[in-house]
Amino acid sequence: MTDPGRSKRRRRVDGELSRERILDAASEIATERGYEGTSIALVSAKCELPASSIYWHFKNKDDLIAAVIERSFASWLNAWQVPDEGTARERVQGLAMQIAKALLESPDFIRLGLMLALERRPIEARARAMFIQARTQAAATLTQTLSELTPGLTETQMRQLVTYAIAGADGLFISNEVDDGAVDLIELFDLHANALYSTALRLLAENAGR
Amino acid sequence: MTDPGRSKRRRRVDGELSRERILDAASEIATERGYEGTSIALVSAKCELPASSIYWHFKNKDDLIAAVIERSFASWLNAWQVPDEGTARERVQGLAMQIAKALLESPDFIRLGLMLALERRPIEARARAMFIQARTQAAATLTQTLSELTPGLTETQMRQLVTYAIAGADGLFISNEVDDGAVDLIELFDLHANALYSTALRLLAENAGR
Amino acid sequence: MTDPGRSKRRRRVDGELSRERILDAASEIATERGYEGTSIALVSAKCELPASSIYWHFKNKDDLIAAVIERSFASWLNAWQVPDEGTARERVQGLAMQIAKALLESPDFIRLGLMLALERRPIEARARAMFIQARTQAAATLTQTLSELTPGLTETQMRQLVTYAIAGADGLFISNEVDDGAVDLIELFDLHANALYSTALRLLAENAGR
Amino acid sequence: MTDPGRSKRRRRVDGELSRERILDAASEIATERGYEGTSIALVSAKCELPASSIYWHFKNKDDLIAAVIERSFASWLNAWQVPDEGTARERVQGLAMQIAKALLESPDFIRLGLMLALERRPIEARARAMFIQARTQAAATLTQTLSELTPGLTETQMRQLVTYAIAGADGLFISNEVDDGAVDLIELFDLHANALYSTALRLLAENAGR
DNA sequence: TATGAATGAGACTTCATTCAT
DNA sequence: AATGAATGAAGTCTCATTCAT
Repeated sequence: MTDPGRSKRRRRVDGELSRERILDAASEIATERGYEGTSIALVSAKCELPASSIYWHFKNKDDLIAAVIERSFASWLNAWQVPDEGTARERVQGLAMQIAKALLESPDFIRLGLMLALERRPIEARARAMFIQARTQAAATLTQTLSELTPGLTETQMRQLVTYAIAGADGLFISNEVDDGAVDLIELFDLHANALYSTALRLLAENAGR
Repeated sequence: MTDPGRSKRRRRVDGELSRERILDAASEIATERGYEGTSIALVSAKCELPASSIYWHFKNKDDLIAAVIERSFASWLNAWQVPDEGTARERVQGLAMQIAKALLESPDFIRLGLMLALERRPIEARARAMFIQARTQAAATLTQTLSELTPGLTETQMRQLVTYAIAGADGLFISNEVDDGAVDLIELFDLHANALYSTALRLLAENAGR
Repeated sequence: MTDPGRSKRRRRVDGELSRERILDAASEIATERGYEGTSIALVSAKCELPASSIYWHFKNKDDLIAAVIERSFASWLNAWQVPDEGTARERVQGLAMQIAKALLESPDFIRLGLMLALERRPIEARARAMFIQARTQAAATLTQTLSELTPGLTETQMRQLVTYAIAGADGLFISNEVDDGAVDLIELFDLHANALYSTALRLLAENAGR
Repeated sequence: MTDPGRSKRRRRVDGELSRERILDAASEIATERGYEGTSIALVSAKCELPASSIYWHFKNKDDLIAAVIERSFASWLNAWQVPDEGTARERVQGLAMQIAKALLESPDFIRLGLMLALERRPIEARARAMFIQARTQAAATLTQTLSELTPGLTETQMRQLVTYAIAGADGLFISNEVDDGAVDLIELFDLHANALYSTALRLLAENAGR
């Protein structure tokens, strides 16, 4: 005889488990094929739940992809912490390293987000918004960190520096995709960290010179 | 009776005009919606030619998108020339400026190419290959220019520097897309040029130090 | 411990309240969209009860729609009484007026019923039967009233007259729907009452003439 | 060997023939099941053309149903002519008879139209508009005829009379549907014609009396 | 007295592509 | 140098209903 108590809990948990299975499947497929390439039928086949069940958990495809991005971003954000030892340059380098590694481990968020960013139609509203929000949050964290490490920059300079930092990360991630992993991301992120730090110093020098 | 010779030439001219109209339409749509979002029906509606006529001009969808990329890349490549005056740093800055402007004027090639690069399906073979080829060509030009301006770098360093240069350009282009044009691309490309030049100097110094 | 008696009664009250909420929602939607357009999901969304709860209260969709018709018909039937003063013509006119007003106040029954009548599928057995029954009852009441006011008609003539009376009412209701309320229903029902009375007189004259 | 001339014409005609086959199938099904019940799959099965072919000929379901109504209305309108012999009353009766017969022979237009009129959502815009337009045209024809046969009515009276004439026709058509053909439509339309004529006389008498 | 979760069937519509002319 | 017509496959999503709890 089955234990009714456990059976009950099992049931209630099943919903979240199904949701997770759907997200896993969608994440995997979206990584390979982008927003349009991620068909509900494909997701359904991969997670072994009928398409209609997917629609029980998510309002529509947009909603599903947004959830994928949300989850991947959360795990990505969790994966890095600002180092608190060493010289300023070393700490910038250390942070870059962590971001690089996190990107390699949770690439869905960026890959999907960049795809959505490059497309311009307003359909995938929620998914796109989710990516923008994630990006804004990352920029805020970065701004705070950099302003501690290189104090003295004007607000405009800071904004430029952060934009450039993120652009470099995006670009390097893409170069890794284009060359199919043949690029040494770790080393290039180090180059990027140094370039950023040098730039910060150059800007500070300019400020002092005026 | 109509003059067959004139009729023939007329026909050929019309044919090329149709081809061009199709490419214009496809380019516009692909820019907005990416590879998957660019349906033949949509292109047909925009260029006002029946779908079957598109198949008269292009073997299939892949072929059409490849042609779009090819055309956009050609016009992009035409838009910049290496400056031959000023200090090395100034010439790097000048080149960056031109690339930035060219990107703003012929963005299809990059946008479409990046979309294809981020997706991983093997279907769009020809379109993808076209983008890779364009990129390789740009890298070659850049390598040659940079090795003239900062001689003394090892081959590996050069490759890294070029990869980083392209990554920065990609990333800045994307940041402009994400923020919907609110970013001052010209200024950021200048920052990028300076960062690149500083990096080159740093690497040269390292070489000398060893 | 809670008082089981009170709890039970409370539960029954809640149950009936839920039932009523479902009927309200279904009624509103069915009025707008007809039988096929009234989906359980739509009703569920409007009454804010899960779809499965609707199935707790009603066997199936057919059963639900039948209940909607039943309720609306009951309230419609309650709204008119045969006038007992004035000349025969005046009393016919008075009755017509009441029917017209009742139709404007409880239109669901007629609207839904007519929709079902115009469709020919055998699926909505119960709902359709409910409408037919309502109509038969209305015809009986009308027959009795008219035979009091204009005695002397044969059974066949009476049946024709009643059919025509109902047809006119249906038709005028529809004309009001088609013209979106721009029609003066009250005045037209008066016209109808007079036409009916004149016809009755004509038929009586014919009977006398034979 | 096939005659190329004939073959060519065959091809071109095939398009219209297919269109006609689709309309026939849709008409038959819509008559039985109404707008929502007319699924593209059902139509496809009945006309033996794939669903996608239906979409080559019609933009969407709304467009298809509108075309069905349009065609049925045209054939209905063609089926009656104002009689030009006999007394005014006889000519009104003759006209009513023709309209009744036409309704029995081309019922799609009314049945479908009434269904759409009773539903209130704005989705089937084109189909609904088509029905309203048909109705307006019928009303215009009727107005002209009646004003010839019973001159002297005010504009308002005329409008009322025509509205009532159409309402009666609608209602009788419906009574025939509800009672599943058990009603003698011809006789009732005669009753209706007489009621209309009597009403016209009554209104003229009122005008004279004032 | 409910309800969260699920599901097979089917809805409308668009897809890339073909082929006879 | 085209194009009208067609088509099988696949797209997203909603349907009425069930069932364990």
